[in-house]
Amino acid sequence: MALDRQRIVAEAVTLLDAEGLDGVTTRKLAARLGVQSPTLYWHLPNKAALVTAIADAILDQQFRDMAPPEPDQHWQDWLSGLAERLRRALLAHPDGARVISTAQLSVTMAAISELAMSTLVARGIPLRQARVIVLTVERFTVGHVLEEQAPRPDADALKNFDMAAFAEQHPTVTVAIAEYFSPGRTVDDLFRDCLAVVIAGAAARAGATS
Amino acid sequence: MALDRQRIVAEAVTLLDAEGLDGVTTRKLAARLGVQSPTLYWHLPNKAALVTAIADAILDQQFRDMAPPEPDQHWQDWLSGLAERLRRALLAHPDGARVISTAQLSVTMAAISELAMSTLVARGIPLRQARVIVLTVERFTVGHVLEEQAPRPDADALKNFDMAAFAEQHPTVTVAIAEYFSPGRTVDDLFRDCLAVVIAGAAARAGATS
DNA sequence: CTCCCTCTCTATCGGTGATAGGGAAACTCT
DNA sequence: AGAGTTTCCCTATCACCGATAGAGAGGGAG
Repeated sequence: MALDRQRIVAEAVTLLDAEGLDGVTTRKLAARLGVQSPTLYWHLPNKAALVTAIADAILDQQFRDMAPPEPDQHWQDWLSGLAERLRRALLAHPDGARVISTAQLSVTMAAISELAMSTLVARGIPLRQARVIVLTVERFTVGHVLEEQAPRPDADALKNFDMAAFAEQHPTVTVAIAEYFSPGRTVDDLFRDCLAVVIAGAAARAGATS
Repeated sequence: MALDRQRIVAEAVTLLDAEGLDGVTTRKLAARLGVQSPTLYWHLPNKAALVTAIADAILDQQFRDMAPPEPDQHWQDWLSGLAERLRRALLAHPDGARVISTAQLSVTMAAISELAMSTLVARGIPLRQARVIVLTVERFTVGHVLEEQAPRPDADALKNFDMAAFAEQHPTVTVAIAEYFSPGRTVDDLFRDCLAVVIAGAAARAGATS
């Protein structure tokens, strides 16, 4: 089986799923492909390009069937769905958000922005504001998932962490976190609530020209 | 001059300013401190702890004089100011956003959240919603600055990049980016506009209990 | 005086991204 | 068909990274 860029990237995603972004090294990837690591540099200029390609693959996987909204669908709902889909794309792989935020110039991300912005413009929103809204939604979503995927602090770090003192000094945060674990609530709900804030702001300022 | 944690972190920030996050290695840092690199491991458990300490130092620098709003100040304006300050803190150092998003359990970040959430609660916003709003603002801001600080694609990558085809396939994005460079507009304006969306949403949903 | 604790050292490990340059196979052109 | 060229993978190696083991200097406490 010939080694080409596509096969490299596909295997890199598998490796990402197995070991996380830090586990994606040129040697491990080459070994999985039955090849020596310098070979990869004939197909890719450097590792950054590999990460960008992984980012594109991850996004493409989830946005292959991306479509504009139905005529009777509110753009707010459609945009919410887009953000949820973006989040799912990032959550579908370990360190997915880190991968996307490390990537430079992802063409798939550009395609998503293009569709979202042109959709909003088609609904009568001024271009400048459409850009602001789309950027806000995208960056919030990446920022949010980045935190969702942040590694849980290891037991060693928690050992010398004074939980009582923290609760004392951060009562509101503590209560808020406790509420987070209340029955029936999930991390999806938290994202949904936060996204609702952003979308509500988008709707409120959809016509703004400043 | 004795070597202690505080001096290590201070020098690490200086090194960060000089060479970026990738330049912050235990060897370079030790050299600046006139010491051999393994010595650092007596003061810090590992590099992740160093990065977290740097994050705290960066935030502390900008939030030392953090205060609740004046009684006659709208919480929206105060929260906007907080976000702008957070952004300035991140922009004040190379890779500042990457540092914060890499850090685990920054106590300074927790203090910021505590102040913001308790302030909103004091203004009559339900705790759950205060949490949602603060998280949204924080994560959006980090996500935004992360992108602001993303390395400009190098000339080599641009060489084999078909700009015309990109413009063809992403007309709206292209126009939006062009508008970005219109005279008198700065990256600060873009952030302000995006933040206005988030804050407007926060105001719109301040009373929501769902 | 001796023991112990604090702190820094040397030496070394396994791993990383990346480059130089050799060589086999395949493809192209005459 | 033969020669030349391009494609693709190899070995060998570089400089550098985070981290650990273990020796030893120095000072304070008993």
